[in-house]
Amino acid sequence: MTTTATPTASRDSPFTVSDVATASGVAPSAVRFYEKHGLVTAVRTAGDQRRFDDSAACRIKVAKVAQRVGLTVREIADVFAALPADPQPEDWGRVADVLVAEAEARTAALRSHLGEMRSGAKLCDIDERRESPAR
Amino acid sequence: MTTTATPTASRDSPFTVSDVATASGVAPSAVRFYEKHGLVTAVRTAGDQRRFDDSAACRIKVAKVAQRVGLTVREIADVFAALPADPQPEDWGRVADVLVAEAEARTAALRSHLGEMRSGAKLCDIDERRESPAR
DNA sequence: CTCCGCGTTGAACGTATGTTGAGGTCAAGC
DNA sequence: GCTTGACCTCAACATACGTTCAACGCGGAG
Repeated sequence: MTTTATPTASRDSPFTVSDVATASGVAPSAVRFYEKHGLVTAVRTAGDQRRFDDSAACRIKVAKVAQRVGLTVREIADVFAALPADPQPEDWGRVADVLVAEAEARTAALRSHLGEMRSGAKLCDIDERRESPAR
Repeated sequence: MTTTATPTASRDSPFTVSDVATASGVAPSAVRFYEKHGLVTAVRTAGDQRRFDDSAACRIKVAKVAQRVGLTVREIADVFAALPADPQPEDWGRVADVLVAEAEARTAALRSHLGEMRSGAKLCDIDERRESPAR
């Protein structure tokens, strides 16, 4: 079993920065940025180049959609932290549940706040009207 | 009816920056920032001070919740542009519909994207695997 | 009249999210 | 061996969203 050192950076993670960038529809600079912030992880080749596995493009695509509902890169990375290496559909399912739940919670807050306004116009006014009685 | 020059900055808009800030729960600097970006409008007193009407705090409260679902200040201001002066509950209702619709559209996009992933694991992989056969 | 407090402006700073460019390395082809 | 292109790092810049600070004005209490 000591046959070779199992070159991790070649068998498991064949994708370069630009591979991932193309596949996920973002710029290479963004891929590096996301790696720096823990949204995706990479191993390094002997020449110090990043190599990503195929879940990287997936993470980034999801992140872009999640950002649209108000999640920060940090928050998304935290959710992704629950993902194992080589995530299966059910792993993605759990992540999906968390992200959608968060999005719906925020939408519910919006709806609730707006609902108050619809029912009572005064709910949004500034209470304290210390308008002088002089005219 | 030409009794006085109807001093707009006193009768319609009695609230100062700090009034609005307190009522809406943001810092005075934020209120000025929002005015600069068209989220709220103000008239000026003779001494060049801002005076807001009572819808200002309302707009800001709504904006803060709308930001949580990923809307930018610009986008929110655009939606608010449909509001008349002294908005009635039904005016707020229309704004609410637009904002909630946008939030739900974004959540739907998230859900849809994640749903694809749950059903087929390969949907998110990088198609082109040009792994050289040489080991 | 002076001082206090609130208002004004503009610039600088700070975080989040990236992009761009300079300067250097590495592997492949002629 | 030299060029070419993709990669590396690090720093500067850019935009959105604010906060903080310095310098100044104005209006009422003593």
